This record gives sequence, C-alpha cells and structure tokens, in this order.
Amino acid sequence: MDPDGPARQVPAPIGGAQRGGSGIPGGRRKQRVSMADVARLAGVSSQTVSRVANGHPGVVGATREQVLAAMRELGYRPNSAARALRYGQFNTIGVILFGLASTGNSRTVEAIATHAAAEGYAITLIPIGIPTQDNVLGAFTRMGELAVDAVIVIIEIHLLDAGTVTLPPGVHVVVVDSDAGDRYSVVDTDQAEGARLAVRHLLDLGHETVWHVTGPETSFASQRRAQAWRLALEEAGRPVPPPLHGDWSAESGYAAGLALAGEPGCTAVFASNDQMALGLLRAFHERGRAVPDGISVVGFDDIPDASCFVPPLTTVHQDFAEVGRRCVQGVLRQIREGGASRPGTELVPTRLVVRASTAPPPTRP
Amino acid sequence: MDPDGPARQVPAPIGGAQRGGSGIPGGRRKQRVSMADVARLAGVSSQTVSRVANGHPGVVGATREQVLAAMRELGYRPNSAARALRYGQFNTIGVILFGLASTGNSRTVEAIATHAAAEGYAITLIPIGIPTQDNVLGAFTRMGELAVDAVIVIIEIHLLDAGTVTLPPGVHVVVVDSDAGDRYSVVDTDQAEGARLAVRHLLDLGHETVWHVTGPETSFASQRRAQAWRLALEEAGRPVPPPLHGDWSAESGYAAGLALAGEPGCTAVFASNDQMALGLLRAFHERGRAVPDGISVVGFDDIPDASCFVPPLTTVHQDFAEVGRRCVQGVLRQIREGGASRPGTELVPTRLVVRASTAPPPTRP
DNA sequence: TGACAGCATGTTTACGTGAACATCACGGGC
DNA sequence: GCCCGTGATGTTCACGTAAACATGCTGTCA
Repeated sequence: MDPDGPARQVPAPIGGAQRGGSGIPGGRRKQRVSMADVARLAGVSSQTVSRVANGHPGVVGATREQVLAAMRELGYRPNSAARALRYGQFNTIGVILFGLASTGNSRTVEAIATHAAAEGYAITLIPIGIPTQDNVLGAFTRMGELAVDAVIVIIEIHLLDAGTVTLPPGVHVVVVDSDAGDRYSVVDTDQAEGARLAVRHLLDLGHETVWHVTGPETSFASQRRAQAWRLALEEAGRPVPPPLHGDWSAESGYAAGLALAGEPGCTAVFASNDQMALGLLRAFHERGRAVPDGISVVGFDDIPDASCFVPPLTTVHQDFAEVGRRCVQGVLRQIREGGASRPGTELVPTRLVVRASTAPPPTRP
Repeated sequence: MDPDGPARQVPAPIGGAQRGGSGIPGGRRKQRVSMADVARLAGVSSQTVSRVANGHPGVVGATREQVLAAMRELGYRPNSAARALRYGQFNTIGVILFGLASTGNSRTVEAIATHAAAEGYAITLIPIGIPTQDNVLGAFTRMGELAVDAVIVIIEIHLLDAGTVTLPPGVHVVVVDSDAGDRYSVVDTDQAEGARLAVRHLLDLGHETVWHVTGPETSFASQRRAQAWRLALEEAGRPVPPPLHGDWSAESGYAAGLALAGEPGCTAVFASNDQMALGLLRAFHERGRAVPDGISVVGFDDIPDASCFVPPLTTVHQDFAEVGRRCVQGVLRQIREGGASRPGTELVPTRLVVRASTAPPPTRP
C-alpha cells in the first residue's frame, strides 16, 4: 500500500462541506467522521460526544439530543481501532481452521460465532489452505498481528508437534479436537465413547465383529475413533478385522464399500463419519447386499441428511453446538481471568441415534 | 442508526495511575510489549524499531540485529489496533450471514476466506441467528462499529426491503444471492440458468412435464429457481404442476416425496437443492417408485455427497468457490478505488452434472 | 449572604504506531 | 581546512477515543 497523501496535514477537512462537497478529487484517505467532527457541529466538546455515545450519565437531555442529531446528520460511526487501542482489546476471537467444508467444522464455527456474538464478540476466520507445517506456522505468526483477543484452533494440532512452533506467548487459546490437552485447553467430542457406543450396539445386535472405515490418518478424531473401535472389540474378545482407510469423503466410503461387499464374513461396518457411511450404503446397494438385513452400517456425526439416507442411518450424534459453546466459554474465561491457557481436556458427550441401517446379522445357513 | 447503545462494558484498566509495576498480581492490566519497550531494551528509538518491524531501509545491519534480538527476547507483537488507527484500515472484511449450516454458505465463506487471505485480508463473521428484521438491523448497526473495511452480505437482502434499513454510508459492500442489484453490488449464481438446464434436461429425456419442490419462501434463490422452472415449462408449452414447498432440509424433501409418490402422472421432479432431492429419493424408494426408471430426480448445488446418493444424483453444479472469489474481488475493488458500492449484478454460470437419477419416462401402458 | 455541594461540561493526556521532519556523524570535493 | 551531501538515527506529532482531572454554574443551607 502506498498511503503517501501529501495533503494529509489537514487536521479537519470539514469547514462546512463534508464528504463530496469540496472539489478535491477522490476523498483521499481522510478518516470518516470522528467525534471531533460531531462535537464541532453540536457545539460541545468531544468528551461530551463520547459520553453520549457510550450512554454515560451526566449529560443533560437537551445536550444529548443535540449530539445525537449531529451524529445522525454526519453519519457518525465510532472508530473501533481507536476504541481497541484505548481499551486494549478488540472484542474479537480468532478461529484458525483447515477448511469449512467438513460438516463438523462449519457447524462448530457457527456455534462459536453465535455464542461469541451473544457475548459481544465477533469471530475472525483464519483458514489454512493446505495443512502443511509452513502454512500452519504462517497462520500462527499472522495471528500475532491480528486484531483478536483470543484464538480457537480447529486443526490437527499434532501437525505442530515438531515443537518448533508455539503460539505467541500471552495469547489465550482453546484447541478443538486434539491430543494437546497437556499443553493447551482442549475441548473435544468424546470420540472414544461414541465409537464404543457404535461397536457395542452392533455387537449387542448379535454381530460377531465389526469392520471399520477410518478417516484420514492425519485426523486425530479419526485416530481416536479407530482406537476405541479396536479396544471395544478386544474387550469383547472379538476378532479385529483390518481397518479400511478413507478420507472422510463419500467417494472413499464407496470404494471401501466395494471392497467390503466382497467379504462374505462382513455383516457390520462402522464408518468414521456419515459421508463415508453414505458411500458404503451406495456400494452395498449396488452390490446387492441389503442394508440392514444383509449388512449393518453405523456412521458418526449425525448430519441432518442422515435421517434421509436409504435406509436412514444409525449414527453417533455429535453435539457440535455444545463444542462451540464450550470453546467460547473457555476463551472468555481466559480473557476475563487474565490467565494463560490452562491445560486440560473437556469432553462433550455423544449419543447413539438408532435408525434403520442396523439389524441383527442374517442367520447363517 | 442509533449509536447510543446500552452502557458499554468497559474493562477498568486496573493499576494505579501510572504504568509502572503496580504490584497487582492478577496482571491483566497493561498492554503487552510495545515498540517503546523493545526500543528501550535495544537502546534505540522506537522509530528505529518501527523501521525494522516494517522492513524499511536505512537501518544498518548491527542495529537491526540488536532490535530483532530485543523483539525476540520480549516477544514483541505489533499492535494491530494502533496500526489500524494509524492507517485507517483493518485489512479485514466482514461477512454477514444467516447460518453456516447451509452447504452453499459454508463453501462460499470458505472461498471468501481463502481468497481474502491471499490478499492479506482476514474475515470477520457476523452471524444472524434468526433472520428477523430486528436481528438483521442489529447486525448492520453493529457492523458500523466493527473493525472491518468492507462487508459481504450473504442473507436474503429483501428482508430489508422495508426501506428503513440502509447500510451505514461509506461502507463498501457486496451482496450475495439477492435481488438488490439496483442498490448494491451483487454477485450471484445464475439460478435461472441452472433451473432451466434442469428442466430442459428432463424434457429432452421425454418427460411430459416436471414437478418442482421449492426451498423456503424467504429465499430469493429458491424463488428464482421456481420462477425459472415455471418459465421453462411455459416456454415449452407444458402444463405447470403445482409446486411443493420445502425448507431446504432432507426431511422436507421426504415429505414432498411421499406426496409426489401418490401422483401417478409424476415422472420427473426438480428439487431446489440436493438435500431435498435426497429426501425425494428416500420417499420414492420406500414407496417402491424406482429411480430413475419409474421417476427421475434432479437436484441443485452438486454437494460432494450427491455422487454417492442411491442412485447418484443428477444435479446443477454451483461454483461456490467462484462466487466467493468474485465477492472478494468486488470488495477489494471498492476498497482500492475508494468508490461506494456500485450497483449491478454479476452472474456465475452453472452447469448440469448428469448422473444416474434421470432417465426417459417409463413407457405408458 | 456566603461557602460549598453537586452536577454538567471542558481540557489534558495516553494508548501504540509510523510519516514527516530534525539532528548528527562522517567523508569527499574544493 | 571547510562545506556540504548522504545516510543513520532521533524527535515530534496525529490518528480517534475515553479516563482522569479541571472548571464553572446552580441552588441550598447555615
């Protein structure tokens, strides 16, 4: 940028004409209406304008009206930069994330934004295009200069495990979906419980074992679901089939489904999210394996569409709204108490929503 | 506008009168490290620190190193409030929207965030919980005090048609998905073309006419799709069946599907989005109406999951990323040229993606 | 009636940054 | 040897706001 305004000496371009009046081509870089401008028009001091703007007492009715009229006439809007400078805070929370496209993220962000708004905070999004170390590092660095009072991180924090990267000191931070509970304040869905619920449900229906389609290896949520799946099987003394690897997309679930359809012993599958479960349903349908009579499917997330899959999907419900709420709660606590990030993990419970994609296994011939 | 809000919450700057180390343990009060602090440690003036921080020339190597070392030692981070105050801009774009949950919105926002980031801008989200006049008005008002240089509006702007509401003057603004092209700069998907493509596709396959499931009445996108659907049928001289009304959700599509399954003359349906199309597929499946052999279904959006519906869905592809890109382009142009919002509508083209949910109508007995 | 309480309003100042201007040291040309 | 140009660095100031402090006026009570 090149803000070389030679004529920026002028302290107040007013003089009667306000915006378009003067013959000056292009309003240059003059700030818009300030308190001083309003004060001049209203014939009071700028401090009185400030008092009126902030609803402070001690301004008599007539004066107040005069000031308000001047504000309206000039279209005064408070300058939040100056205000932030004065107060030392922005009333803004930064959210670092990798992609809004994933269902969970957008719902979590929405909840964060909503709850933050209720507390008078706005949300600033810092998206990471590709989650490489460099990009993440860059985002954290930029973070430092960003106009935010606190940060919520919704990326796989273990990308930062190299240890060379640390959040700028003094930044309040809450992390979602991570194993960094020993270093940061973490809010997370109880992935393990959810996966266990899914597996137990299928075993209780009488299935010998449960196959699993994972999410991407880089996802901590996926890792934990897979781990809990394995554990639940082992605890029940069941064989643990080799997991299939997906990438969250329905297409990858479809590919896994085509493979699983060829496994005669496979009667139950737990997919690490609903999209992949959708892919499974399609594959099984195309291969003539009836769901749920021939094979059962359980997903994870409980996206709104899941109730209209064919058949409606049994899945683990995640409370994204609650995750968002607790994130906001967490950072606000830090901001207000002034403390640094307090390590620890908060788990948001899950619940199983049983629909029509699960049933007892077919009776063996 | 009414800048006279309720008393603003002011975090009392604790401590005595001076910045000196008031022995208060709950060290909330003072700003963090400033240039002056760095300057003191490095034994230079704060202006020199500023030069180093901004990479300006004219600082000799040794001095620069000294300053950098001091910065590292103190953990200096520039104060963006002061910077914004100085420069008169925030490098931030505000996005007003109603819910990220809708597929389109989150993808558009993601694209906006990505492109904005590439230009050095961050995104501030202002969510509107329930799109009542009051809430929208409130958001626009808050907008005025927000730390943003421009605004992108992704709500049904006709909510504001009362005319009592206007954007704060001087705010750069781009609107998505709206009929306000005469007042604002608008970027929109070519809804009409998309709907026409869908209808033409079905008619070309030999269907006598096409039924339609709309989105909510408050949605301008839905209105335009419905209008284009009607027009395409009329142009072809076909009967126009009564439209069924949904609310974007799969469940509402399911309800519509149950109704349509009872219409023997219905052989083709155009749903206003993919979620509702999913609901249709479920309903038709449950009612034994085979898709596409008994009845054809076309959606709108081309969500990633659509390729794994049963059967894979023929749908109209929306280029959300392009919409986001143009929004950013639009506001940046306004910011740089300094002009106000220039009325006009930019249309982003759509294309039909043919999959397996459409086929010629069954031959009449 | 005078001193003072109480309240409306004005004045000063600091917040952190960076442009514009000031200063200072050094070296080369005359 | 002196002057001046050049380049490094310091000083001043304004950006818009609001707390702290100062002023000035009104009315009241001893």
